[in-house]
Amino acid sequence: MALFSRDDPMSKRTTISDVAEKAGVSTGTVSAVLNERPTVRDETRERVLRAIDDLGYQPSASARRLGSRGGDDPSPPGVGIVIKEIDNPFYAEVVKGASAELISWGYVPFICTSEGDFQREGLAIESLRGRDLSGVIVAPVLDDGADLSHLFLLRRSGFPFVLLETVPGLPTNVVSVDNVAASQQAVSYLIEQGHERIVHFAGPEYTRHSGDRQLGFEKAFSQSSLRFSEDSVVPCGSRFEDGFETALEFFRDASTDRPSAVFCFNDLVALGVLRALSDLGIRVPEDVSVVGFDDVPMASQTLRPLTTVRVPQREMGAQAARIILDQVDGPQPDPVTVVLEAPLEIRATTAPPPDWTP
Amino acid sequence: MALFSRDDPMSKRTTISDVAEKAGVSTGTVSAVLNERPTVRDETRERVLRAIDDLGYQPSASARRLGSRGGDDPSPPGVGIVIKEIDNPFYAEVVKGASAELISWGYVPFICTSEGDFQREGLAIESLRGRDLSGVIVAPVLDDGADLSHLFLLRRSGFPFVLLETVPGLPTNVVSVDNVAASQQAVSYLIEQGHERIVHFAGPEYTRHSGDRQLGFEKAFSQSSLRFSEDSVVPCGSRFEDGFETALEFFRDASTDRPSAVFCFNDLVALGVLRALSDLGIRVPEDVSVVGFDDVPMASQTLRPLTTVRVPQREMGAQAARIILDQVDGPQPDPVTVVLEAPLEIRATTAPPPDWTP
DNA sequence: CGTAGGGATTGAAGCGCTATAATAATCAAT
DNA sequence: ATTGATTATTATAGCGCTTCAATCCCTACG
Repeated sequence: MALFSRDDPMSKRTTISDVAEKAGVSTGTVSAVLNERPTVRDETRERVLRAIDDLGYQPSASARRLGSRGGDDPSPPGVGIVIKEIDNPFYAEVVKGASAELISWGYVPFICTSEGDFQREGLAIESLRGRDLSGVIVAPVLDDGADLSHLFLLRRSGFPFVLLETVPGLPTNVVSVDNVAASQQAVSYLIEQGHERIVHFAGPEYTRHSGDRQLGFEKAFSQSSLRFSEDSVVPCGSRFEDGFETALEFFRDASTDRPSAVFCFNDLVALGVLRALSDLGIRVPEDVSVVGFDDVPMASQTLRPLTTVRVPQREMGAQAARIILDQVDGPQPDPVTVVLEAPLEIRATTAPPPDWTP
Repeated sequence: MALFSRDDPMSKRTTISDVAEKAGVSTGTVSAVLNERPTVRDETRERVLRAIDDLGYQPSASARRLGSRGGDDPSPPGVGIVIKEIDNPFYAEVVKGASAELISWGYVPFICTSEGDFQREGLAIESLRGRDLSGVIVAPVLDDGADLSHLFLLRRSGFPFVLLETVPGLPTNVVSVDNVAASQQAVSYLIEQGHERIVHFAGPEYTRHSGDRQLGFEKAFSQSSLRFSEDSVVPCGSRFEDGFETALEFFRDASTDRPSAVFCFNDLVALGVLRALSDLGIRVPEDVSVVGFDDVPMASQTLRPLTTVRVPQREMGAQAARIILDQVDGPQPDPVTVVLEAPLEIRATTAPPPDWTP
């Protein structure tokens, strides 16, 4: 436990009985004061309050929850949300969607971040579970070599939870979009526009997320007259800086056989690419088209609104929340899988290739 | 409590004794299995695990915490962080700073959002306190007419907490920057550059935050030969869209007596202004200079890096965390106030006014 | 003056777990 | 077999609170 309140370093925690003794009342009365029950005489309440103050008494949250059997909880029920990065607008939107739903049902969302570290993810889940929550929504870290055992453990434990990305071999509740279909649609659009040399700034291949997007990329090619070539896949991190740096390097070198379109596996990368192209004096969409993925708010706020795949982030959060909420009073034995639509949002960063004639 | 697990709707919660009975062992053994104590024979462990599984048993987090007196906690200690908006990059940075510090000491950060609603802020704090945390860091909602009683209550209760903005009349731990001095410095810089007509896209006047920035704005004028006029203050919301819309309207009307510089009370607004000016065909910084406040990461990633006041967001979070941590084993009777430096970061959105000659 | 009625207070029985002394079972070595 | 040394399990006493029947203390009324 964290709080040892008082002066004497060896002292036990100040308890309700200490307060009761000091105030000259019983523990029941102190409890009544604590819970603002109206049956306490003003004079008594005063005395108790003063004792609490003098002793610097802090009621134990755990004891309160444990003691209050069935009745009103000392604090509202909650649901945990574990996201990867606090500064990722994608997760911010998901959290917003989930929060709105949870709040409307009287639940409080508690957010933890894993910062892309599966150990921290495990720790976060454990900490959340240790705090009497009704369930937890997790955007799992699926890095190379990530140890996923805590998720399997969670599944085994029967604790209600929902994943925002499919974990191979783990049958559980998942809310996601059809990444393959969505990216295929986006790339097909580029092909229809007349683009022939298209590169994919791809994310880490080991996550289902970006793996699926790569799959869609290839599928779009196989459905066209174009042939997919391995060197059209450019590995890239997932952040703005990654997109920026990768693009800077890529387009500086590829000045001859420059592609006419870039499909980015997420918006942050696309925004980074946009910035790099601008620095290099390459015009968008006249010289190069850029497509993103996610449709984070910023994508439409930028000077040149980004053509991107609109992932219904809020809706994902809301659905995930609903799945948790459903489990609260009636455990769902079977895993629920929700796959949402992710349509292409055509905006200002795509156009036919420069050499194109209808 | 949230979890009544089983089939019979009237049933009590499944407890450790149910498991013990079913497995034909004592509760102590079940507890040993739960806590992965090595003293359990494999065969016994198996049996207990099966019983847990069959019953869908969920250990009560509160009971575990309460029972484990002094010894190892069933889950790590935590600190709450209440921010206003999850999608605000400023808070994201603060959270990062606080998290890094907390994690390094073995604490887990729990984030709640108030979405600018003081009632939700109160609820969040209450919920956090009800979950055995060591303290809480709060970015308080200081809206017009906001009821701050929960903060005063918190102060009275002696629960460790830190504020990220000064609350009038509440002597407690605060970590912030000198907003007056910082904004004065920024505006003085504009004046030195030769700007004479400068407007302030100001935030809500009732928050200390933006009130102080307004104060600094006025001070910069009074220290120069220029005279401050009321109509140089343009009320504005605090989000990107607010800056965008306000600027769009303002600069469309003010085409004649157009100001040569805009001082925005935060970066998000400044970014919105940048976007609006671009849409209106007004060049930055040739026609109009723009200055922001905060230095959120995006400010330096934009196509034209923003001149802004660098608020040490991470450092603020880290300091706040440290104040909480300090209270854990030795309560600090006196409120601690930390005021950090916020220097002006000159980048690409400021220049002398168009008609300026040295 | 006795007593019914009602509000204020008490005190002990939980809540579901962990910790630990005490006991039982196991096994190697006499 | 008997002993002692381990190792596994049990039983029980808390942890700090809430709850609620029982009690107490008034005042009001017959």
